[in-house]
Amino acid sequence: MTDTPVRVRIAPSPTGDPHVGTAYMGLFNYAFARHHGGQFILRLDDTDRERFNATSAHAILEALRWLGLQPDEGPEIGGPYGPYVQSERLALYTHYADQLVAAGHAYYCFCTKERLAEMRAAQEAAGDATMYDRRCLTTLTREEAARRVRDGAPHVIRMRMPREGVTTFHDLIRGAVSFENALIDDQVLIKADGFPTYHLATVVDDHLMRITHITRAEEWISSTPKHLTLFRMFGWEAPQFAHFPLLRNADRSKISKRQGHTSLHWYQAEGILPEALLNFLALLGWSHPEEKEIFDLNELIANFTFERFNTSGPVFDLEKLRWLNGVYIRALAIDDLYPRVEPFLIKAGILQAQPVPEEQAFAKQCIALEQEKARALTEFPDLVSFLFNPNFPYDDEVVAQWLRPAPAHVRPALSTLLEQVEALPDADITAERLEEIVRRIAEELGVGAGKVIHPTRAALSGRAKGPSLFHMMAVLGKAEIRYRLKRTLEMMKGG
RNA sequence: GGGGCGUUGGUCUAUCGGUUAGGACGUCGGCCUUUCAAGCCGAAGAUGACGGGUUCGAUUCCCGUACGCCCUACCA
Repeated sequence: MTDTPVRVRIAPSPTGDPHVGTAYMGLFNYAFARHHGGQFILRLDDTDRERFNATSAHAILEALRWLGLQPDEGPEIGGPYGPYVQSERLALYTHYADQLVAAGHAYYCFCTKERLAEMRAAQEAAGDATMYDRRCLTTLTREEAARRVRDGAPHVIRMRMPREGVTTFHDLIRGAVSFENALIDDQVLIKADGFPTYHLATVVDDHLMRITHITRAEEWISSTPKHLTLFRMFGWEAPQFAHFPLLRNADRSKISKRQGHTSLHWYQAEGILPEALLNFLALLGWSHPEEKEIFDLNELIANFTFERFNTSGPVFDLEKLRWLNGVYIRALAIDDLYPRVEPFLIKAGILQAQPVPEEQAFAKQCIALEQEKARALTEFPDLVSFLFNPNFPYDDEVVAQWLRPAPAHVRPALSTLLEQVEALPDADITAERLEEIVRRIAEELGVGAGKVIHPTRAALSGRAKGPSLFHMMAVLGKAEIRYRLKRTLEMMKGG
């Protein structure tokens, strides 16, 4: 290890919704940087003009903020090595590409896409590896090529990959990896539109931005020898490499929109807590030295080492994420939980857009009632909706079981409860007091407590399942209990 | 087709040559209990892909095979 400060980067492409893979890479890069007191940089790789999406760039940054993985340098943030958007660095790439051409490490290529396609087809038919045949390198003199470029002929710049030797590198996660140079294609460095390909841009930027460790997904392993060769051609010291495993779909293919949820917006909309997502992601491919399952970002940072990585690609299991999310929801203080749930309540139409303090206070109590049950924030509206609606719908099954037709003791039980609640001072509307009352009614009617509790729940909520009955009653309050009991008693007559 | 990377219960993982192969999610059962959850207890589920080596001893090291994945684009 050198004593230069650790600098790592993630370089997502702004081509759509912020991707869960970006969060995954971001998490480990962030943790590694923080572990060593280094910098975590965001760079936007927008060199593909076909797939570029203007709103995506900002969304990526927003998503990183949501996760708490704030870059130290990046677009909208700035930093000493900017700009951090590749399309704003075009002059740099052409400068360095020209340098390579001048040194004979790269060359102009005028082959059309059609010719390349034919060439590949022929190679495939012959059972050969599909590689550029170097026609423009072998049949054109450098002077001719330069003249054609000056004349405005469409062209690309290709790197001249050495045909001998082996490129080996030590991957921090996988150990030694080597490739035979002769099998590596002459990669296009500058496209016909003047934009660089990933390969050139990443090498130039990683060098210029003083990146010390290129830590990226496994899918990049095969192109690492190209990058290493570029570093050598430029005479630059290459960073260290670490290739993380790739997130997989259930069928083990690379995680995709088609089979799973790749958009970070989905997780947000689903009510997954960012800290739960981070914890879950940290469990994929990496493991805590004490085999802990639940730990926060700081603990990841403190324990982060490449040695604790697994090398095979983990399947992204939404069920486990949901469990973990439930753990985090339960661990939250109600005052921290409530603000996170409120938007979901508003969206479901349970709360109005700008709830007044009284409404918020009531909503908070409702949330507290069901806190231990939710595995995602989106579940709260269904869980608590009946508490906000005096004219809640009755579940058919529960009505059939307890209310209509009703066992003989139910009507007297509910009527008695109504009377006794009416007589109760507001200060006595507490879970404890209510429980005493309900249990005494059951006793006086000579039935088990459950025989009164269940129909009461049905009478007050229309449901068979719900929060603790007595706590729920206390939250509802006297007037509401009275209204609901009367409504149910009325409903029971109708059958 | 070529190259690279990988392979521990359905899923995520521990093990840095010696364990009854451990834990977590999920599943099933029990307890608790006013329901649902939560919590606690328990169970089922892995001949560690397969075959060879190396070794006193391999899930751990080496080789081969199979399978999966990634790359093989003027996409990243």
